[in-house]
Amino acid sequence: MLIATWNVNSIRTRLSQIIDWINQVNPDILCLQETKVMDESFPIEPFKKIGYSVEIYGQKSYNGVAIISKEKASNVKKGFGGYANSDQNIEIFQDQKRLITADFNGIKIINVYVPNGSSLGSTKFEYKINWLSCLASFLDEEEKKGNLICLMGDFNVAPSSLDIHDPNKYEGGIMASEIERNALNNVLKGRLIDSFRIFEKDTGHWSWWDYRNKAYELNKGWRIDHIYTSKELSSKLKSCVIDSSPRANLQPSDHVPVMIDLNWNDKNIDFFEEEDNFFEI
DNA sequence: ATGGCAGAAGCATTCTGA
Repeated sequence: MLIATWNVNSIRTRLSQIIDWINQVNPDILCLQETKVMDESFPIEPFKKIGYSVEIYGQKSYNGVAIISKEKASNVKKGFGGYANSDQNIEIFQDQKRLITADFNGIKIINVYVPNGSSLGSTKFEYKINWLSCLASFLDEEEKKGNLICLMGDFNVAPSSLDIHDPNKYEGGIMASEIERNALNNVLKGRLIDSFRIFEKDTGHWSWWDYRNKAYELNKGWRIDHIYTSKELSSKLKSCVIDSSPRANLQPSDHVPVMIDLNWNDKNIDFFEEEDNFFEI
């Protein structure tokens, strides 16, 4: 089972590239971020034509997330809803469309576009930290329900200095500060594992290159797009790869897809459902 | 400190991203 995430930086500008990539890779589930379009203008038909179902949560110009999948999603939810931290003002998180979740074959897919945060100490930075705090509360609720979780998207955080092309220059700054990493770790709480790091321990693997300063040509990238799986799912991982090839396209997104291959199918589900308890297997 | 590039809105230029 192939599950991927890709910040496409405008679904409309990137449409043909995304369709090409799907045809080439054949993922079961593709989570998109920064679709940058209102729901009524989202190009659903091209995905239907190649046999995919589409769930969208968008807004004008900014943000926007979507789930493209072979199997139709069930239990689709958009935004934090009632799950957010009670001590947070949920209203300020309703306007920005950054989270969509759905269930597939017993797995809860959580697709997020974490705020960038601009710079340390800014209002946007505070928003980013609060947003991550809400996400932590959201996951606490999901964990209580016993869901198998696959949390993925653009996190706008490099988990360690290995995930930055020039840590000396960028460590401690935006996307690489202790505050952001603590906020991210509070979401993960050790219960969710960075799929990529199960297979690759070294530096030099990037999911985003700035459009400016020839960052891609000079391979000056960051690893800020992640797929986190709950421990039960981690044991079923066959691979996690960053497909950097679309960054070489004409008019590319500044991000590339990250994808896991999971040893998971309907057979697992039947088996689990018969047992009626996932965790005693 | 600023700008470098890209997309959306909308038609000149501003806002946002990371």
